[in-house]
Amino acid sequence: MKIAKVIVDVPASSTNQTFDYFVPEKFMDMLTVGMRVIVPFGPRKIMGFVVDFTSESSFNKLKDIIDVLDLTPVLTAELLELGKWVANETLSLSITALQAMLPQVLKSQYKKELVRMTDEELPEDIEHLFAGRDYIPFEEFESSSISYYQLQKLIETGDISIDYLVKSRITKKQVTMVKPAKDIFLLEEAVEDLSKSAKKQKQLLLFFIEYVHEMEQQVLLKKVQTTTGTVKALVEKGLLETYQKEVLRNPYNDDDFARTTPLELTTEQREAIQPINETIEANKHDVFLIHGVTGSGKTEIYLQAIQNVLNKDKEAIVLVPEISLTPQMVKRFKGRFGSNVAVMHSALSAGEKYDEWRRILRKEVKVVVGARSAVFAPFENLGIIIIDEEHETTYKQEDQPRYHARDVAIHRGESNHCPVILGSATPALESYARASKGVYKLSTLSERTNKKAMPEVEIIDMRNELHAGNRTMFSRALKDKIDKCLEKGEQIVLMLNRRGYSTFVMCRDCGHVKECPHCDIALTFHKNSNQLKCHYCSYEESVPEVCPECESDLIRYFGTGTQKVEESLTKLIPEARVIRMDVDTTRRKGSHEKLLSQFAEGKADILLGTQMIAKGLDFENVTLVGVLTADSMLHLPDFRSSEKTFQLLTQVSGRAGRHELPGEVVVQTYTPDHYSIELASHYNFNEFYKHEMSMRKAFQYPPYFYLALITVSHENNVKAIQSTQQIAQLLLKAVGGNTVVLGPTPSAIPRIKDRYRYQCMIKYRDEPHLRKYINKIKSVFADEVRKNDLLITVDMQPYHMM
DNA sequence: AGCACGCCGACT
DNA sequence: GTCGGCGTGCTC
Repeated sequence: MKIAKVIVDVPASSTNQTFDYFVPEKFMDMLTVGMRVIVPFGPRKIMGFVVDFTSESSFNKLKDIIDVLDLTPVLTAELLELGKWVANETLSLSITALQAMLPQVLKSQYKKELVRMTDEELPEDIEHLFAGRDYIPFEEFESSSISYYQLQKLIETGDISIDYLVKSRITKKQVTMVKPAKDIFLLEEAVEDLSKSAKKQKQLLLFFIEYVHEMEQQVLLKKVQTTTGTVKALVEKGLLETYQKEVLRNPYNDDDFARTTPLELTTEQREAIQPINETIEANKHDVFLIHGVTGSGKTEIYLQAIQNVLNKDKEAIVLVPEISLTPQMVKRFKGRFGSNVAVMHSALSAGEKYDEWRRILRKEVKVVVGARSAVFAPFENLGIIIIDEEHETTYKQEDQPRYHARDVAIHRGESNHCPVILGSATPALESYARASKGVYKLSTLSERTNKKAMPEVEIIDMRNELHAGNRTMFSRALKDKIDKCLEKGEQIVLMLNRRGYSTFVMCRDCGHVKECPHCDIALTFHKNSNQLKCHYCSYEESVPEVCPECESDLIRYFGTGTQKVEESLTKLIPEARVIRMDVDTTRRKGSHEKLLSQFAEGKADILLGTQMIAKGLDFENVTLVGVLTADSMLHLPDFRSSEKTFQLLTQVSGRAGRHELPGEVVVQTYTPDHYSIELASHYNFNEFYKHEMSMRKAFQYPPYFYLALITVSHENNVKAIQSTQQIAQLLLKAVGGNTVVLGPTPSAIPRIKDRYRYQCMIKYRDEPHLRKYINKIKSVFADEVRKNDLLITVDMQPYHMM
């Protein structure tokens, strides 16, 4: 008897195991590991993944698999193993890990329906509810005034039953095709029989006789310059027929990309690519860190390494931080590899993502360029994984499973015996430390391919500006340089390095800030609806007329910052044309690209924005980059804030003078002596690395120590503290003497949705059983989690201390 | 998770 | 007798 082991779609710790099911005769030959199935689970029907087969089970009341959802497995054997690894590594549920590797549309939706089982008259209110239908959505019953008790009775008598449905979200794009319904010679006869006025019909028939067997209707209509009416007429005469055919959506028109050929490599580039090529050739796994200054030609190395992988008939994954920001990146890969490239990023619709994913599954492409989750691309013959801008924190997923794409990539590299390339101008400390120890192979590209020096960086001490009576956000030096730039007709990028992306409302008299009544966080002002909203719960209220504290009517909106800067900028330099880029102006889909292309076309002189403008942009005419507030990130309670500041300043400086024109950078700050600002201005990564490493060592932070963060939340403040306290104590008992257990500490946002949040931080160097300990503790609290609404989340190697 | 089942208290 | 509201155990 064939039995399937199934991971069921029930995200709970008590169901985090396989369940056994009989495989019915009809599926016996076709069902394989990695397919999705529908199985009975209690009274319900749910989706599950087949992960294994067996011939016997310790459970003696097995049920049959109801249905199989896939004809080819959606998860390869390697991905199933990877899922196990991710679940274990991130302490998340197996089902969550498996779902994370697939496009969203493959997630099942569940529906409940009431089915009428009898033709006989039902009680009046029930008849009213069904209103002549045979089945109704369960929600309709719930919103009616009919009692559960009454329903229960009707189910007992068998007059009504409940049906549990598993629904798919998949939508497939279809096009109408047209083809002849008869043999060609019959069509030729028909042409003769057409009335003389039917010119277009004749033309259409001749088109099929002379050129094609079938054609997409829309294309056909354009070619023959006619309308659907003509086609319809011929279909009615029985000469043509139409049918539906599924097509994959293609978010990019591959013809739009001019093909490129490999560039001549510099000596440095050749030295960097050689060991990579050797590893590819030897089918070996190794991790390479390419530390290359902006403009040093890292991408060309990626492209040529991929070409070598393709020559061996293998596949490549390229991860980029947020691809919607870098259409240039897509262009470079599509330009080199054409339609052999799938693109996966957040700006695609769910359907587009699904189709790109299927291109990979069907082996129609060999290269995927994508954001974080593309690391799970279902290739079966992987030859290389590349992570560009490897220091970017977006590679860490912030909800479960909380994996880091870099770790997943390296794990896949190991199991596929292929190299993993990490590239960055400002490598993460963790990566550089490993490279220094020889765990990763380090290559350094210190020269830009165009031999141009990095732009000169001038640091402006804003305290002096204030003393000199300049109260604006623009130093005199920056203002001067902007003016000069404008005179020469060159462009400027201004960055406001600020985390506070949201607008809040403050009373000018008493300083009162309107906060969410359920969360300890300021409400966000939404201009279009004139409402205050909470980003953590769904709370919403209208903007008060007067301050609720002091009744003053001097209520003010504090903009994104960029808004304010834009205002003062236009006051200061009225003739400058400014494009503002922040959360407000880029909210709509595609607005990002639109603003950037406007800037590229020279429709504005100044591009003003937040961090989002620091990365990957490449404009010929930009010669001045200004950082308005370099230190605003430094004071955040985050041990990585210096590293992030250094990275950001280095990145944004690279935006100036990338081409013929020389560039300049102005960095305004209140802390000009801070090492991350000082060293970024000299592009001195090595010195920064040394300094930051000594800080990390002193304060016991990564890369010297690993971190694990446990967040506990509960409605009751005391309960939350006590539970965190208990967890900390249990941990302390289990771990070794060199491990530090901190907490309970209130979380950065101490209350969300009326739940109090406390944290316990673990710093460790060598704790091989830590995951086991944490799992043990979680199982101790499992009862409380379920019965008492206690919530425990664990983040291994956290990036945000939320 | 989400369901059934059982116990309790309220209401009429 | 009729109802909803929890707490609890279970799902191959």
